[in-house]
Amino acid sequence: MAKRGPYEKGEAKRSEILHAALEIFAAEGYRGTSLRKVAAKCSLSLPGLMHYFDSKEDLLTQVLRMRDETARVRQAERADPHGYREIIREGAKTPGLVELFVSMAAAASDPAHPAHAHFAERYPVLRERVADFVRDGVAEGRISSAVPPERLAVLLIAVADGIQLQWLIDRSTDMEQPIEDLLSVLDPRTAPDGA
Amino acid sequence: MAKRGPYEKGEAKRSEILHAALEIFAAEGYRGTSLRKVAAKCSLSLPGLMHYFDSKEDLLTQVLRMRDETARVRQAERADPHGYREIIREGAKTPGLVELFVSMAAAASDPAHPAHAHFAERYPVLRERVADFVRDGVAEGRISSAVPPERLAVLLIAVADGIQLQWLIDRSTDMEQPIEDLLSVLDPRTAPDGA
DNA sequence: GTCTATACGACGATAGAC
DNA sequence: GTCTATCGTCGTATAGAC
Repeated sequence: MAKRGPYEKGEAKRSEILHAALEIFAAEGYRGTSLRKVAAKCSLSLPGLMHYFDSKEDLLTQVLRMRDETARVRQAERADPHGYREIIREGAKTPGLVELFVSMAAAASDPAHPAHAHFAERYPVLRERVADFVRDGVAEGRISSAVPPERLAVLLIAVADGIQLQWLIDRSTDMEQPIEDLLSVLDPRTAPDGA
Repeated sequence: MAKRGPYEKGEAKRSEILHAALEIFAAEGYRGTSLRKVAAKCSLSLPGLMHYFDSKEDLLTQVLRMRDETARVRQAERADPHGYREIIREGAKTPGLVELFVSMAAAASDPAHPAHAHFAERYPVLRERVADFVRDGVAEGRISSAVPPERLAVLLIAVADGIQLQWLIDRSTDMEQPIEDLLSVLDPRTAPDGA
């Protein structure tokens, strides 16, 4: 809707708030970041900020949603339709944001949490994208068909999420090596040493 | 340390607090559980509880440590020296505790967090245990040696941690299937369909 | 619709009496 | 070792100016 009108300014401010929140959480982590800090960064009072969001959890959920969206767009621009490796790299790099993602996923285990819906729809979509990647790999002979693509997708996503936990504790952890190891093990062309 | 004396009661109370905290977090989740609730369950005031712990994060860290310890003992009793599958199952079942584990791992990304040291020493130990399991598997021909055991260990732990995130959102997720799939793919005896 | 001011209840934490 | 009392900060709720 390219509708001009009274909503224009509000949407701009809402976007400014989301970007400011993202920046602060990236810099200072999930813990110890208050809404008052975010409000101050936007030259706003706390209630002024809350005018745009239902709650702190709602704001955080939208920050996560925005991150996912920009990552998705960037990926589409590269004409990398189901580059599984890119899906992995997208989340990484910034400890504060990985911490945000993991913390939100934990909190979203409560079905009443605003982020629950986000994750509940994100995982099936992600699974389907990765399953497509797997199907392509199978067709090209890069990936074994011993396990159904849907189940391999669950496995690949688990590796991507899980390695982030290890990386959060030890930043020297190589987040791409396990992925490459798994893909290499899945590759039928890699002659397995038959016992 | 069979020393009798003034510490006896204190240690008992400390243990009671840890068990009470574990129970409450298991039942009500990580969010929305306050120290005052834990204190009440122990017939104690908040400061009375804080006498035993430096901070909330310190208490939570010790809860996690206790869980790890009991799981380790239970495993040793079974003479299941490096049962990798048991390591996986140990964490599961209770959403509140999985949520606690994931939340703590995220918070522990800060080196100043009391749980950081716990995870920082836990992961290498876990990695070594799983690597032993892998080495046994390689010796028995159950696991391919295409990837070094140390790297397979990282991969296996990532799967175990990562699948928990998916399970937190969708409880119908099978947490053992991806593990079995991975082990099956790693098995050289499973004839790969050569393209 | 956008925003400020003010206030509320609950939290984790601490000081000091007993 | 345990208490009462209190502190500062958090997220949230409401009233009302523009």
